[in-house]
Amino acid sequence: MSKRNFVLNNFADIFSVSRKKQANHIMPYSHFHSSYEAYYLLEGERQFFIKDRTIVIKAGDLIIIQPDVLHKTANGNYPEHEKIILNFKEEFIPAFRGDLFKKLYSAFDEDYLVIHFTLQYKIQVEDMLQRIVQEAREKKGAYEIYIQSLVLQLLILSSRYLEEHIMEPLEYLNPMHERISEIVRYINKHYKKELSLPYLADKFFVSPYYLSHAFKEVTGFTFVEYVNSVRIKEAKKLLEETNLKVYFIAAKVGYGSITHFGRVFKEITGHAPLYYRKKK
DNA sequence: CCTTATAACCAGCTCACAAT
DNA sequence: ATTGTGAGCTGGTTATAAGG
Repeated sequence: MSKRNFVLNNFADIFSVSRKKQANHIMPYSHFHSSYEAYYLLEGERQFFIKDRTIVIKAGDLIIIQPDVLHKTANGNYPEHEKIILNFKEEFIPAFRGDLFKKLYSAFDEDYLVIHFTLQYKIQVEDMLQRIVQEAREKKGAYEIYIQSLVLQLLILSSRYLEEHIMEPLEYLNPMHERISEIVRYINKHYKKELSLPYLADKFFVSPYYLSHAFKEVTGFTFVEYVNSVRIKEAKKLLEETNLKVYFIAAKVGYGSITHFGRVFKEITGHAPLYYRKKK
């Protein structure tokens, strides 16, 4: 019997942590993934696009994002920043099984959470995060389980904080952000239909030129990038959860051409469509 | 802040066709 | 049935400028 047989054998697949200090950050191509993400900003200020809007996060803020929620850091005015990012899958947190955790802490039903900690909590949170980073680096005995427990503690602390503090509703940066959010929500709802820049511009009474520019400004995505991301995300889900034919799925999420669907799919996910079918 | 416009550039789209 | 490739066209992005 191995003395470490109690340890998760696929640890690297279900958990990762990184601490980065960067002047100019370009996110890798995948803007959604099947893991939870906890993003904590140690220093600086960032603009973050999540799901359908942009939020501004400052040092000391923690964002928790559910799996498969589209997100991206937009170009902020303050390039200097330092952050810690945790990624973990559902099976990493044993308490998630049977939705126990979600039932206890309804806040985690949201697609994402933005938490601005008070100083008292901030110290604890940063301490936990530092220890997670350290454990992941040193890999001492049973570090996997130690990290597991730290992450769980972090989540519990966050949910307690949310129970004690009423989060003020997020403000839009300016009217433009609000209008683009509206358009993004429209896309999220109607991505199955044919969508084009001129059509949306007309529908929302703005010029296509302006929409193109403003969309990029707010979301960090170009219009086409965004529509493709939403469509491919849904396609991936359908591939994993149904037995529908690939060409049928392509049409279902809004592509007229299977060829083109395949190309976009590979560009966004890194794999051809069938890859996700076989995984199951 | 919002809109319109022009123009160069480049990415997306489609199609035909090939490979597996 | 699915994926890949290349050519040619469509159409989005971006910079820039000017005006409401």
